[in-house]
Amino acid sequence: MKTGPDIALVAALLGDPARANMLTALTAGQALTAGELAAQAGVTAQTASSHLAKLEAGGLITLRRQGRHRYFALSGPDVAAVLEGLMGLALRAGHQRTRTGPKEPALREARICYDHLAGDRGVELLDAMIGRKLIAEHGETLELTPSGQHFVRDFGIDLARIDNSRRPLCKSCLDWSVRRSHLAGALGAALLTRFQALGWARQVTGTRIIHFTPAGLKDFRRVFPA
Amino acid sequence: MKTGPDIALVAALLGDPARANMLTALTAGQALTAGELAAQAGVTAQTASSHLAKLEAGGLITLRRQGRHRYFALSGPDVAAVLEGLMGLALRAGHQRTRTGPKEPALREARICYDHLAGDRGVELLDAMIGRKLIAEHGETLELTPSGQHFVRDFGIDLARIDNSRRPLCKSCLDWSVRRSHLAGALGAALLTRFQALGWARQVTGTRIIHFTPAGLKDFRRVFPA
DNA sequence: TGAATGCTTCGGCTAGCATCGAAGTATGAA
DNA sequence: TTCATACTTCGATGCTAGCCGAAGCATTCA
Repeated sequence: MKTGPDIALVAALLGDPARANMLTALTAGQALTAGELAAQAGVTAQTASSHLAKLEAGGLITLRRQGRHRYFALSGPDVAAVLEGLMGLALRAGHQRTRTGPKEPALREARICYDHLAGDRGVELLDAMIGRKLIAEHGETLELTPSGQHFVRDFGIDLARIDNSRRPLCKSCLDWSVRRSHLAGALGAALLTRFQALGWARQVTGTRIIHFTPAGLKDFRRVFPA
Repeated sequence: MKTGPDIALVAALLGDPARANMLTALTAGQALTAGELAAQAGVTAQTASSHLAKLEAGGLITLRRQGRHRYFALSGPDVAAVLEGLMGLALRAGHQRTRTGPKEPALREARICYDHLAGDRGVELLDAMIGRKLIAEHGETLELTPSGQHFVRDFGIDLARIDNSRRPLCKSCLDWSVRRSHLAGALGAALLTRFQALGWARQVTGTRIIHFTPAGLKDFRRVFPA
């Protein structure tokens, strides 16, 4: 009768709380073991195993065996994009997982979104780059200006290496906590990596939180003023 | 424990086949009655009513009463975007609703995607506009060039009216049937409207199919050559 | 070789939910 | 008023899927 991809099959995979928790945990970008994911989802190992098998069969995650561990990761940025989109819809409808209290303000301040910076810091970053005319904004589309290209290179990023990939260089991504755009794409990922290499920030292990050191935050605000 | 929007709640709404069919039908952009949606989903009126109440409570659709009819529509472009994203994931994983046979080639040729043109014609449209340098492509971001602005105005579109809206003018949207980008955003919507006003194409009632008349297709290819 | 760890498979239980028949409400037409 | 249409609510049913205990592989370490 109908043709086209079967949405319901995929959406049903995302529709179970345990699986949604696992996928959300994987949104942090790094691969996690089956045991870690079971803990994140709050279920036993057996249950988690069943869920992970379904997610893999559904093509949403990939498996890499390493010794007696099994590491799982999202199968691509498109999966993360759909997850973020769903967060936006859920937020708009007012579905919070817990009372909206400031339970985890650190997450709202700065977090990793698959592989780039999100939260207050992520929005500030994009705002500052637009303010310094390093990035030009046309509606929702973003473009690295010539002076932006100079800046990125001076900042220690090998622009040629990340630009020739198939991935778009600049992409705007709606931030569900701030409800404004932050910088995604290859450049967004490269910048976050660079921040970590410079010692400005590090990911709090086991969470999506990006913690800026006081000195690092000072440098960040110097380079990317509000 | 966890914070953030509750993905699972929303995803579960999309995870039921009947509801997914309804939402897919609404992706055509126009509001449909409860009865029409029940037929689309292949369930009885009672069942459909229950589903529609859940979708409305979940904030995915909106209701407008008109006489003894109840018209439902997607609550926004963001819902359509998530649906298209899910189609991409489903397609990548190889989940087809039916055997991938050429059951509905018309849908692959040209269909409406919320409010803009998708399918073969949609991809050709964007390719031609890039080829004629009416639109500049920077990675995944799109920009209307100065000559593109002239063209659009000459084509009979009030650019000022659609550009000052909050909606991005040009946006690329991954086409699930062709696996290439087509033109979305305010301009994409305006172009499709114009095609219909010119009599080049019309939407087959009750479907997402956009049917081009022979003469209309000829004009289309003249203005937007491959 | 034996023990411990990490994960999967199997079986049975249970809860939730989609589904439909039947009855009820609201709007419009005769 | 009466009938028809469009839709909702109620109640009952049946199926699916998540869940965990127990047991079974596989890998690593002693």
